[in-house]
Amino acid sequence: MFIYFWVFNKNMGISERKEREKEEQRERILSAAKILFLEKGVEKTSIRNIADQIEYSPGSIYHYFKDKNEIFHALHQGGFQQLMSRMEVLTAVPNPMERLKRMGAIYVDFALENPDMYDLMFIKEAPMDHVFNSNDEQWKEGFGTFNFLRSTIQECIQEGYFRGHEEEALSFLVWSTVHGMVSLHIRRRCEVILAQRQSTIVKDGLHEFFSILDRLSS
Amino acid sequence: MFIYFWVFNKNMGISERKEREKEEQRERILSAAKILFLEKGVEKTSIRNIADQIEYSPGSIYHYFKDKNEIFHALHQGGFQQLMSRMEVLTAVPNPMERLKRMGAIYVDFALENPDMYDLMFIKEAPMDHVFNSNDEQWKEGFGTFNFLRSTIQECIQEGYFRGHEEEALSFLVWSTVHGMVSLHIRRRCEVILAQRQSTIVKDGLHEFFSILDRLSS
DNA sequence: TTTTATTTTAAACAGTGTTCATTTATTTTT
DNA sequence: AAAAATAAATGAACACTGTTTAAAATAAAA
Repeated sequence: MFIYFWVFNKNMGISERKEREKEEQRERILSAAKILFLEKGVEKTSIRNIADQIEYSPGSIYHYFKDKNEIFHALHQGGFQQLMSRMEVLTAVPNPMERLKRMGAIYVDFALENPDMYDLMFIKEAPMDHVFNSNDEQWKEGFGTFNFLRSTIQECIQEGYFRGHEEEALSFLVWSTVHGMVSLHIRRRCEVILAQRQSTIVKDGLHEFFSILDRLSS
Repeated sequence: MFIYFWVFNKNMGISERKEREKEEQRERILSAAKILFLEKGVEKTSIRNIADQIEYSPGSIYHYFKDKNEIFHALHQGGFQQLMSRMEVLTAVPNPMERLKRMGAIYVDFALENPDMYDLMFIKEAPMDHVFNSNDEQWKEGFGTFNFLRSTIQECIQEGYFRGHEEEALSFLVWSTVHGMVSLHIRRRCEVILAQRQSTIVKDGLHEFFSILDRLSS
């Protein structure tokens, strides 16, 4: 009886360590992939590149991830956690219209500070196939940040703003507006057209948006 | 003297035919590439795929185009001509605010009817490298459609709309709004979030946008 | 007809994602 | 401690990619 218990303990200790080591290796692959993905882009980063970076064999990576897309996807999820945590400060802003504006600013800041991660999350086409085939809670729960936007706009409507507007479509419009600005910037569609002010155009556009919101309030 | 003239004529006739045939072959490559690019995407279409489609050798394509990017770019330019020609009807709309709204509708329609071409023009990252290195008049002239938007908004301001707004940043904001909606749709970021109305959400969003414009007018 | 120029081709190069039999290392059982 | 079982890591192989290039085929000119 005593011996069985000891064996049981021993097994558990080892399997726990094993699992920990496996998790560490997974993390090592992920952080190498992140560096390379954000540096050279997803398409131009090969499994061999990632393997080289951590002095590993290409084949071994397939022990930790089903395919290249799964690596992409893991990073994708991390990005949403980052963005969500930035939004947390907004719970302290009681006025919904003020909250809406600050939300836009946080969103734009996140995109401008992490353009490659934003690209990964909202522009690239690769991840979405995976999202549909997997049980990605981040999306299945409905992209928490978007729901937060919706509830904020709902509150705005309740307080008398946006009279006559439909909440869902308006939320989509607001999301589209900020997404449009940052994605045109990230995918370099402003550089030729607005060359002389490409560094400020997104923030300037955002302020035009804010002043439109102010106008709608009064 | 007569002979020289005949020889001259003969040469010209042949070189003209040659040039015509070369142009035809170029066009054949281009239309095969267009079908495949829009069907499977640029990245997943190989030079060999294009060559197979027109019963040609992969290497020969490099006699007509420097590289894969140049094929992409040729199609890219064609897309702008399409969009611009759609915009021509707007010259018959005298009221600038009405023109602005119709412009948005044409832009969105074009994007929804030609999602892959739109993707090529405004979302994909591949072409921009080429735009900077080449003398792409389409962009060097400043993307005619955007200038048309700017002048329309300028007229709106002159007629008293958008008081207190800055023309350039506002134009960027308006462009971003329509681009944001169609690009979120094309890159399938609405499907999970707004599953039950994904077929109408872009048009609904556009109407919300119109009603905001109406509100700003009064 | 011979020379010259052009077009086309297939093979080759260095790279890709992914699979898999084999080797290596570790853990468990005897 | 030795043997068996399990797990992890590997490198070669497969079928693909974009691109280059020497050779072959074709057409034009002399």
